[in-house]
Amino acid sequence: MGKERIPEAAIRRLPVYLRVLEELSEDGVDVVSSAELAARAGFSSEQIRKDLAYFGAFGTRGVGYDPVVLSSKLKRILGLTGDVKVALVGAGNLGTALARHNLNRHKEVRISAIFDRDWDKVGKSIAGVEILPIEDLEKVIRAQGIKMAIIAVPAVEAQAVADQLMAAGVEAILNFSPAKLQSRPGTYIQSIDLMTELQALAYYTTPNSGSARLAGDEREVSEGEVSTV
Amino acid sequence: MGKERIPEAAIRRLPVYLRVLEELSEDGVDVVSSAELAARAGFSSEQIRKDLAYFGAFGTRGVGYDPVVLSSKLKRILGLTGDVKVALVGAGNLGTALARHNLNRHKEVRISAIFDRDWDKVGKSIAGVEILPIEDLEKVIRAQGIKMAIIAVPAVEAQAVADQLMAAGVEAILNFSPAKLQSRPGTYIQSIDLMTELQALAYYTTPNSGSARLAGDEREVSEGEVSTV
DNA sequence: ATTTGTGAATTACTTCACAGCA
DNA sequence: TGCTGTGAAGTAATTCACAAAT
Repeated sequence: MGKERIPEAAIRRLPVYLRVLEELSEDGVDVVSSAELAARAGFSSEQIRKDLAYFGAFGTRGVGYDPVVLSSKLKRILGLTGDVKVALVGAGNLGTALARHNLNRHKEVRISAIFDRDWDKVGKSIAGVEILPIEDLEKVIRAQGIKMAIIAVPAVEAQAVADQLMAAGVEAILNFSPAKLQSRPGTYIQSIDLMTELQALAYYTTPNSGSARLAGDEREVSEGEVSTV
Repeated sequence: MGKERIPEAAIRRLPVYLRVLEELSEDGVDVVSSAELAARAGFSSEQIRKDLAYFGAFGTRGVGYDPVVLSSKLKRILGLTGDVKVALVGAGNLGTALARHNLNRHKEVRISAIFDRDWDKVGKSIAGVEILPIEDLEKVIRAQGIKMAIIAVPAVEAQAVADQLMAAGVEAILNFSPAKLQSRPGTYIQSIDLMTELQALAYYTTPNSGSARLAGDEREVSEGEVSTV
């Protein structure tokens, strides 16, 4: 049982397990093995068992896991209980897409407040949520008790927005700007830089013609494995 | 010098270094230390030196790196030379946002073809690029010599799209669907599941009231570090 | 008979610490 | 002197392999 430090990588896999388990629950499946879960989630079965073991023993030996029970445990572990509200700052292309995307899918987490500094956007709605002026950020976040936020503003504004969010009591931030953000103690910041991810992809392609790269020629490419969704 | 295996983590940092170096180049900076680079990129200086060392020795001892020279080397290593074209499949909220996002920023990589299976969208343009029917995918990708693609379609369609892309000669795919994709040898697939990332964030927030989580209470939160952009 | 849960072994990645060079 | 480049050391994460449980 888990008295060791929990790898961040394990935490980030839990929501994937959760999604698969909820699909299985809906399909009325009443038992699933770590091997089956592994096949559906795209990780190894040992990895799944190890990740779960950090938090306790949720399965039955010789049998497997109950999707309903395990998904409920995972939600509890992740803190996805009740109505988890998220603030979105920046209603540009990406922010708008994220808000609409969120509407369709997941019920676990809900974008419940959207802010933008552009007064032309204020008052309009995305996915049924009204865009508010950034000046109202702290007031609204405190009133709603929001603890999570998404930053989808240009790089130059990102740190200022992060500071406002942290001042308003936000404890976890998903940052889509390419800026390196300074966090304060008690706040977790995860950054995803989409254009940087895209550029890194190029490394795994073969040069179109001539001109080999430097040492990078032992670059390896998946041998029919499964990608980590 | 680099005869060891190159960590995937290092590859994914290179584009970040590249962005910082290009900013410095534009500002006319003619020398930068790994420490300065580290501060701007959000990693440690040793990490940067180690990452670069996998590919060669690009600096001058006692001095530092020339931003123009080093950014040129990094582009070469990553394969970001000439006109790197990317196909985008799926012109929904996220796909559209990515296409517009790409237009504004990076010149290194360019979305040069967009596909959607919805005939209402076909013929329209995003960021100056016409949306083509998915039936034309292989023909267009081969004609343009495209090696990289972005999948932004619903989960159920994702594997079929990936198969078509691989059949058309695409070697690296950035997958935004929550589906676990099977890749074939010679193709690299990187997946980003935005909703899953968002759910993982919840783990790092404190429970709003009552009901502690399971073993997850030794969850740690950054102590004023810097996030990895 | 089958599948979990887990220490041990392995592999991957990062940080240290300092020799080497301008 | 100052900063790079790099083996060695350390830490983190994954995989192995098998005992425990039903």
